[in-house]
Amino acid sequence: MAKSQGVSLSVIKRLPRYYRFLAELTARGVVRVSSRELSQIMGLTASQIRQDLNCFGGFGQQGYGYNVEQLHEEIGEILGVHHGFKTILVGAGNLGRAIATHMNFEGRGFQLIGVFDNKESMAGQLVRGLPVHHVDTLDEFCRANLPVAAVLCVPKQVAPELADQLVGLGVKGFWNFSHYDLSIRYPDLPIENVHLGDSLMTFCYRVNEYMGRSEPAGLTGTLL
Amino acid sequence: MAKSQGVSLSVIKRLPRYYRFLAELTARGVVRVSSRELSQIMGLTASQIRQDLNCFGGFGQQGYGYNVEQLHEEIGEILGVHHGFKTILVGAGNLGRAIATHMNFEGRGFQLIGVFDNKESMAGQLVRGLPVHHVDTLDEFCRANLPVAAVLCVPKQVAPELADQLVGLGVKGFWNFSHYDLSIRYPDLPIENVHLGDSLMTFCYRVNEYMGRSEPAGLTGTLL
DNA sequence: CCTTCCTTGTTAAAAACTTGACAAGGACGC
DNA sequence: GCGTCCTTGTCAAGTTTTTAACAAGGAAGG
Repeated sequence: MAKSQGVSLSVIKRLPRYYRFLAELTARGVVRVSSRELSQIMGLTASQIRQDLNCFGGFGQQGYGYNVEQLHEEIGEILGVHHGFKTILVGAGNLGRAIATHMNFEGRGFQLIGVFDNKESMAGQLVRGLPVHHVDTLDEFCRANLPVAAVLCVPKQVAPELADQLVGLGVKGFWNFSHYDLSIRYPDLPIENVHLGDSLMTFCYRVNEYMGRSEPAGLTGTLL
Repeated sequence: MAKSQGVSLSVIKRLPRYYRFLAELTARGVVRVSSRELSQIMGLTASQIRQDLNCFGGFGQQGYGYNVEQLHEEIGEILGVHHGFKTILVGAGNLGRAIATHMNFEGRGFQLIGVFDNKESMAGQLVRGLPVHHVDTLDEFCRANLPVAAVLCVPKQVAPELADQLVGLGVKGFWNFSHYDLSIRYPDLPIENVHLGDSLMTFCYRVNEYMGRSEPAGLTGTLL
């Protein structure tokens, strides 16, 4: 059943969303769900759901549908939420601290073991119970603790050589919030870019498009 | 020129990235660039670049390529970076504050005019020079200032009714960081979801795959 | 002015992704 | 046990997106 090799990225990117909705259904005590029901809840086609799930094996039963809790577990397994990959975060500015504090690493396959910054003033501050280390101690720390992944919340200029350093220290992948496009330097490593600025600009385009379509037609006089 | 009608979302999502690279080239004083050169820098095919740009009109010249600065301007225009859409941010927790502080709204088509939170203790604190208002004053504020878009950094449970309220107040689009899937409730509004948790899980899958440990859906333990 | 080189815009082919259709088979009520 | 209903897994068709190919036309240099 594990045909997990060669599953397209489009499918992979939908898995976390399935995982979320199934968690919610589980929490609501729903025991079974059909692809049709799920499609209505999630705003997809039933066909797509069946096809997606079938990439990893037949989790459903004809005439019944899918067992919600079991499917949730299966997808968690596929995503690897139990792995607890050791991870460090570099860059404890606003964004870095927010992510360290806010993000549930444990429930998503990671374990945050260290936070680093290049500002002396940061050193020793606690972020999510972890002391912020100076970036000069990175080598030492990594040799001792062997992190697998790194979260980059650093300025663009710093990113490339920092990434080089980390790759040299055995880091295998980056969750990259910096504005530097790491994937070009490391085409083969798993790199997940989060370009919030790009997202905002795409949003701008779409708002603009939407306003252009609706503004001439109907004025928003209903506000008051 | 502006055949901007019916340009696919895939293309739109690549535009901010072009914009970034062109800004960098401009800053470096590069005057002209060919699709082939750009393709090497960005890790795309030259064909795709030409096809993408051509959705909006012919900005290039045969035998020459594209004028970097002009192309940068054009793409900025297409994205609408000058619009300065009035925007509010709701939810001044860690993430909300980080975004308010960190994000260059002005350079990306928006203007942050208000920050809101439901905690009394937050009220009055300054975020990016803006005082945090209590969410009870949202109606009043929106009627007076007519924001076009809203950034949602609130918990899942709060999102749906907050969105309803804001749509009622004339908000036309959401930059949504909450874990609630707004797009199902408002299929027609421009909504840009940023699901950091989903991104992290996708990253987990890929790290896992890269490490070669991917033997997931093998066991089918019945969990009931 | 002419020749050679280069690059675009565009068209066609290929690949990837999504949707529709349906046979096979279990669930459920009687 | 039997028949009907329902739902999956899968195949095929349809659609979108990406890549390749090339004619037309400007640039550069003599």
